[in-house]
Amino acid sequence: MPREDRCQCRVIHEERIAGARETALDKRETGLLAQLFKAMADLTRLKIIMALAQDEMCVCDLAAFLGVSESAVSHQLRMLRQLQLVSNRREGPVLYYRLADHHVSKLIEFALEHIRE
Amino acid sequence: MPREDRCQCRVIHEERIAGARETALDKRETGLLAQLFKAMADLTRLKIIMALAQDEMCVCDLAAFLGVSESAVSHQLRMLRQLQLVSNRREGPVLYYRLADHHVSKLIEFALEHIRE
DNA sequence: TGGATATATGAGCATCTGTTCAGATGCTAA
DNA sequence: TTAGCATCTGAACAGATGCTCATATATCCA
Repeated sequence: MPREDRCQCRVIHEERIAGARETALDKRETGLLAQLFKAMADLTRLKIIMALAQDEMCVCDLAAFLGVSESAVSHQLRMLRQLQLVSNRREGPVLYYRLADHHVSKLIEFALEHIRE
Repeated sequence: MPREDRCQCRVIHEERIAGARETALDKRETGLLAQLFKAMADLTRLKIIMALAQDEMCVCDLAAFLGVSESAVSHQLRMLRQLQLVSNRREGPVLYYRLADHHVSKLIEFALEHIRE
């Protein structure tokens, strides 16, 4: 990539840019990271995850707890399912959702410590 | 909140909803959490944070490293500054940005472990 | 099988978000 | 003070996102 494609400024610290490039994660992992954070960046999804960290819940329970429509919950659960953050178990017509992995709730706890400083 | 305002379904586990309500964080903390995750949910910002975790960098360096305009970088840095995730130091006309707190990069490392499983 | 319940899904829509562009600000040196 | 560079900022626009509504699917039971 020729210099003029990158930046017109005079003050560039080439070595820092090179350093950043070296330590940077590959595109795939960076994308996955962003996806994971995006999953928790929405209030509805964040609350779903935190609720499921306590106990499994059905769509209806979650909708009641969050005060949103079941359709909205279902749409968000779909995204969380696709990211394999939650899984479900069927009992008759009812689907019970739970966290697929408690790594995520640890991540939230960790972030919470940052907020509380 | 009367029952009919919440959910029309017959199958509700009142005690789970109550349990979720009890353990739920207050509105302010939940909002801050979502904001923090949102800050890391965008590829540009995530890369900025990861780059600054290595070394401080000026806007120009970051723009060159990321391959985006300086204006775009500046806008994103503004958001990260408002969330107090980054701070800067002036040296003449150049502003050097760095992480305000390495908690954030630890958070990324932690999330990375989840991704690598 | 038919009807009721729980959930899923797709389309449509309003809002949010990230970028670009133009212009403003701040610092330095001549 | 003026010119030049680095950065910031606001407006505008395109694309992403989350919700709603209508409909589809799945399970159970009469």
